[in-house]
Amino acid sequence: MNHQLFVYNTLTRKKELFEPINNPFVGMYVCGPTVYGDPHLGHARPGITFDLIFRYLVHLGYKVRYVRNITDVGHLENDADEGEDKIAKKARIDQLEPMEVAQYYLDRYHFAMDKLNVRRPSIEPRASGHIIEQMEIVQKIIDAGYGYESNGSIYFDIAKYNEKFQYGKLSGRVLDDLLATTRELDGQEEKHNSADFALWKKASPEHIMRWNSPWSIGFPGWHLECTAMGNKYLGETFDIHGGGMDLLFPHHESEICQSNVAFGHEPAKYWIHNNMITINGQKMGKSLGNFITLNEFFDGSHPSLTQAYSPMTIRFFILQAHYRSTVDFSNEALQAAEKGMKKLLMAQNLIPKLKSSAQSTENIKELQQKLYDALDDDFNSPIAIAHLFDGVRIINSVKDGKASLTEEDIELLKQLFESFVSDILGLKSEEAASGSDEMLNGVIQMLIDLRQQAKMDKDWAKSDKIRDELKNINVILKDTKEGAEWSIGE
RNA sequence: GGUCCUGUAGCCGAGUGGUUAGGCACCGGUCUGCAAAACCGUCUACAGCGGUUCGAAUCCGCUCGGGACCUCCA
Repeated sequence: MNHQLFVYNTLTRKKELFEPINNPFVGMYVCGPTVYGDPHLGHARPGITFDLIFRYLVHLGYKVRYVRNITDVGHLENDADEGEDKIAKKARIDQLEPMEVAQYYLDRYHFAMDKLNVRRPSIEPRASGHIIEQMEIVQKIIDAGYGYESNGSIYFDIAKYNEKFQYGKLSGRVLDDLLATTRELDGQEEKHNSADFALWKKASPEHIMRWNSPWSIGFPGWHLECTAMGNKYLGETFDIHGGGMDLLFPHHESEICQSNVAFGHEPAKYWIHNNMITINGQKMGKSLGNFITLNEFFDGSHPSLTQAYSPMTIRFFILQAHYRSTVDFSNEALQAAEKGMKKLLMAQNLIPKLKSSAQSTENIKELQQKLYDALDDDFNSPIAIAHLFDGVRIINSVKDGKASLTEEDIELLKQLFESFVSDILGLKSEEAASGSDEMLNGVIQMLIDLRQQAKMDKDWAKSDKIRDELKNINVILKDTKEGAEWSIGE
């Protein structure tokens, strides 16, 4: 099949034909989590967005190296604990080693992402393991004349950069505007210019995470890790750089500055940014304190949740919106997603049971084309899902004998659902597969047989009792023309 | 204040200058001992006001509302 994949490039604000720099190899770098807190719904968005992109690129046959970093050092705080490293702060409070805290939350992040069926990246480098590489880039920037020292810290000279390069091209900022609107920050007096950002920060005495360097004992600046690790694992220019829209400025803008100066060109060809998840119309985030952790979704323990939502429900909910739109969380929306997803997965399970006919009344090839067209258009998962529901209607109609498919078409349909539902969208049935446990299967089949006998005797009280009792232990019976079917409920 | 995004039916959410998005909910029907599921059908839309156009929900302008970024944040 001939594909023309178009991706929206934040750099140009346009959808562009995707052409890897070194076809068929694709390098993708995505900004990963800062591991100092439990993963929340906001983390699920980029996790799932770039998982979809990763999976689709692999499906199309590209050899993808997907790098997603772990930030376990280096982000500065700007509240009461000025200049203090977040990991270090948490460590002091908890009386733990900083790396112990990072490991704890990294494990929890992995656990949540695994539940969401987010594939692990090819490489997951940690900032703390790449201090040397970051220092080398600082030195390069200093050597090139764009870094200056001030009281043991090194800053990037934006004004000088803007003479030769275009500062703000990714985020659409204009330097003069920025200078007029930048707020008062700690350490401002050390900078030549309020827009300058730190490349190396001298550690204050109580700062725990610190490394020796030619300039001072300290730690690398906020934006350096991605430049260092992207370069190390994907080369000086790679295909895709991704992350949340909130990272666009100043983080990604600064990465472009660093790469231009240190390597002579920009880091990435395509910049892809996912939008935010909102709750009651407001961004869900750590700093706003309105976030719900993923574990709270999974067990329904957060007060604003009316029930627990399975990881696959969360995944489907996120995929039902386009990645560049905000998506507003609500119980109603999640419940709708839950039902819709079950319908989709139930239909998929029916495909092998369909009976073929000599003629097809439905056009499966057209469905196939529509599915690829949807994802080729900037990974439009909501459109793809809408078309999959057309497939659901076809499957159910064929099962009811109201439509027919040839054996060939059934096979194609099966293959399409496997590719799109399972492999690309990454949706999978969460119920214990009915029939996988031989003993359970036998016991329930016996009950179904007993109920069938009761039904033949028109003993409705007994047959309903069996159905109700089974429902109480989460076994759902459905009567069909071929007899009763059973499945495990939620 | 600056930069940018956005406003679609009860809810969530696509999309497009002229033709059904889709899901959930609701209502009617078919099927069923009853359920459930499924299928068929119906019903609620494009914030407001102007403009461009043969034609705009889709393009432009203004007004009103919501949001993001400008500070660590996915």
